[in-house]
Amino acid sequence: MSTPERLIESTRELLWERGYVGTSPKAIQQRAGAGQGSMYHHFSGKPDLALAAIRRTAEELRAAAEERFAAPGTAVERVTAYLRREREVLKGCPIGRLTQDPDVMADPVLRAPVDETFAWLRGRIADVLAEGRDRGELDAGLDPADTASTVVAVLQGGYVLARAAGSEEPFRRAVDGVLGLLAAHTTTGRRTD
Amino acid sequence: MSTPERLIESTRELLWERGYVGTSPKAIQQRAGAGQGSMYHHFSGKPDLALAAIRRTAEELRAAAEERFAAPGTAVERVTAYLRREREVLKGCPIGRLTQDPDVMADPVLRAPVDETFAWLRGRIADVLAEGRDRGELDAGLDPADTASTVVAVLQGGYVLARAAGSEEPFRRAVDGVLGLLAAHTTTGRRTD
DNA sequence: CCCAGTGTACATACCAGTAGGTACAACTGA
DNA sequence: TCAGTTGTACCTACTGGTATGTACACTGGG
Repeated sequence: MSTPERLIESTRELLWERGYVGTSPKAIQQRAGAGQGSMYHHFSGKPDLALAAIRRTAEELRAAAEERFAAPGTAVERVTAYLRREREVLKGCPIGRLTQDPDVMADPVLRAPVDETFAWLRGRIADVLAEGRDRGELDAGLDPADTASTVVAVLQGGYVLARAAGSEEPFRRAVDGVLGLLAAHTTTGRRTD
Repeated sequence: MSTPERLIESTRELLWERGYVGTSPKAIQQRAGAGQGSMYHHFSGKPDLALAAIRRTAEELRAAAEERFAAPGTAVERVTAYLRREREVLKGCPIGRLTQDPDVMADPVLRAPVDETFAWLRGRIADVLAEGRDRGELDAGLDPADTASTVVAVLQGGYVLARAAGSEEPFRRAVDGVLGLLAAHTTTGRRTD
């Protein structure tokens, strides 16, 4: 792997583990096995490097999500597959955690990919739900946009609960809970299973 | 206000705004209008001060929540009142944000109040929902513990979405979404309003 | 040669805390 | 009663380390 590549990957890991304010250029260099001069040669500074790292992480997240949404199946099946896909729950969401970083949120350039990722995600899930509703799989009274926001929020909040508890259990429960609620809105009616 | 009091309040504000790693003793002192010696006289260091601040914040959060849960009304009404209560949405949850702070999560003493707060919250909401189910207000097939986790997750995730978007809208939508889903589980059946 | 890529030295500020000292009030014992 | 002691609250100065870069010298491949 090239030096810029190693620097970006190290930054991605550190942003995930420690956030932006908790990540120093020195720590990035050490993890990447690169010298200081090398880092400042390839990137103008910490924000520049962080931007590259954030963009790449956002891109990966989007691709992984789209994989589930584009799969065959009913709307609820696809949303379920997305919610239940394998995740490093205790590490949290690498994009969501950035919303707690004051320096990221204060910089419009760094913040943009975070904003765009969640906007896309909410919109994409809303589309899936609207499609399910139009196909007659889902209750017509259900608001796709609101429900999509709920689904994404359950995910992000599930990470918070799991980290607080030091266990994946609350995450699983939150996901099961919202899927249970959603089941009652399918046109097959309430489930008792 | 006494000096220790001012120090605790400043720490609470800074933990909320910038997190633990983003908050320096110096910043705390300046905001509190206290000198360095003064701070180290009253508190053994940054973790000690943070503990006092976190405990107080957790206590307040719990009291504010209990106020809604103990109010009269159906289970759904009380959960709705809790979810819709006035909040500083864009600032996020002062307790939830701590789960993204590596130094807080790494210290069992600092982490304990965070863990306990969410454990209590999930349990308390589960109790309210179980009560509603026993009273016949809610569908018997609904799992109170799972649904309670979902409710708390929607809240925490709603903050994340709102901060990412720079707008309260996604938070409101997520709350409306989960309440809409919950409505279908009331014994009056599905709503079409 | 030349220049992208890398290494080392230096610069300035901040972090988190320790050391040591001042002001003052309360308490002691002769 | 009153000099002396103790304890509380607070302050400034100092310390070793880190944060975030600049400046510049060097090296090897085209």
